[in-house]
Amino acid sequence: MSDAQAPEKRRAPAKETKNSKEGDERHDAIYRAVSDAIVEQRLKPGARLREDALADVFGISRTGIRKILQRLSLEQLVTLTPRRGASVTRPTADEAKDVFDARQLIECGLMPDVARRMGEKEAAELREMARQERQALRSGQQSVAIRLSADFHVRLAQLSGNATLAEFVERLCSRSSLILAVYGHPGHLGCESHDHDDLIGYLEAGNCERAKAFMSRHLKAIEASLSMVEEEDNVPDLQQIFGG
Amino acid sequence: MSDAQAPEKRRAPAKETKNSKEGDERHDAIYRAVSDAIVEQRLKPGARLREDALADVFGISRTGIRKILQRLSLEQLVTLTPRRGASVTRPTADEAKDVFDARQLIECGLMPDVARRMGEKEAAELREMARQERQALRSGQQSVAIRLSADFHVRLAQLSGNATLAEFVERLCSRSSLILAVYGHPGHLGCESHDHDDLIGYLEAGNCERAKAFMSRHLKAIEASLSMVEEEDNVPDLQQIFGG
DNA sequence: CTGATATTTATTGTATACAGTAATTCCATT
DNA sequence: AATGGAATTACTGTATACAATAAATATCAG
Repeated sequence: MSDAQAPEKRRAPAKETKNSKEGDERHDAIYRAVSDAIVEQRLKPGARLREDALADVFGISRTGIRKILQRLSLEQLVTLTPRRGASVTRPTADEAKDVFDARQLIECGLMPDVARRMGEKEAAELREMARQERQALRSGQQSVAIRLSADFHVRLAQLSGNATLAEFVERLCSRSSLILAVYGHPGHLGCESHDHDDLIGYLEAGNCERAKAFMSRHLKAIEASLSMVEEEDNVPDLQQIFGG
Repeated sequence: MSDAQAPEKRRAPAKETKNSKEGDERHDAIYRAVSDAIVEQRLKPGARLREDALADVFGISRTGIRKILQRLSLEQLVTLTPRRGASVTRPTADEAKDVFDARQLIECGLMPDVARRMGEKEAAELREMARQERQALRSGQQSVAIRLSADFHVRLAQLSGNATLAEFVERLCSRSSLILAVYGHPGHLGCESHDHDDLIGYLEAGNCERAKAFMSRHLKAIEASLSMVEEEDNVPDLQQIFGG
């Protein structure tokens, strides 16, 4: 099936790089397209990402694709194996633990700053995001819901005013989506439906200690909902199986 | 003056890529060479990094150089301006504040885990690092001392066992070196000579609350030692200078 | 001699060609 | 028939050539 089909060639648009887009925007759009596909689990962990195939799909050369893959690799969304190419990262159980521990530390630690800067406008924006998330969940669009949930956490972190920490949270949330994709139960989404609304309430009231504790429980709940069974199909370890 | 000199050409080694190194290692070595040069302030903030020049120096083509520059850019050690090329990042005052706030949150939050995993071997290793740092400081090698200090903080974070957070700390420490390069006083290094030794003592004793508080003061002291005068040479604002 | 415009130069952005390596397939031999 | 080996194939790694754009310099009018 399907890698290098596309008999109708439309290599033309590559010519008018200057005309159509500034080129940078195009790259960014492609980056986001791939990143979103990974986070929304349309590209599943372990899926190979061949450079030629991606280059064909997006109508740019492998050069640009490689740049994007390298970036995704540094963000640990794809794994770049030396001469084997790129594939969607399959997080290990250890990595999952690290990610959620990191989220505990950073996201909870950010709550005081967030509470301090939370105004009416910010609260309204967050509530709207929470509403969309609930709706996606209700209509069975789990992938979309996961993404919206991640967006919520990231937006929250951005409200702290610390761009550096917000970026860290962004990366942690992307990876969390991957972790959910691998270890989460199909039916059961990480975040409970009304958790985010409750959190907004505490933050708006300036009750940052309460918000902190709630965020902590919230993240613990997500982590606890995972079933951490390591895929051990690699290297069956015949010695142990047959009693060496 | 003087970027593209180097009349004596030794382009030979580029041929034997397969023979000499696995290629990946070579790239990593070059990455580290550039990164170190930035952190040690041999490449000063604002310095332009021309692709051709770097390619000549390291004997690889621009392709590899671009990959390395992109990585450094994602780590915010170099700034990649669309058609102007790469230059060593000059952190703003805001960024500096974000970085030190982030270090407060993460490094202090890591102290309990570090204390728990601190054994004799680990303490000895850290003491050795602290010793080297003190020695570099005494012999006037400020750049080296800055790097060793950053290494110390990173190693400490790694001892927490959380690779993700350790990586964050690594990035924060690199950026801190840049910040010190821009805003630090020439004679006065960030870390006091014996701070790190004291910290090891608290950690070895398992006194994690004390270690946390000490780390917090330590980081505050570094930040306080900076003179946060924004370089405002860009857009001199003649109106204000000459009284409009 | 000053200022604006044109030309040249320097440098990055992108694609493509070629080389090298791992995986697959096919064939021969036991 | 199963295994070992050789040839083919598929894919990534790297360099280089070419295009496009911004900076620098020169030229000319006033």
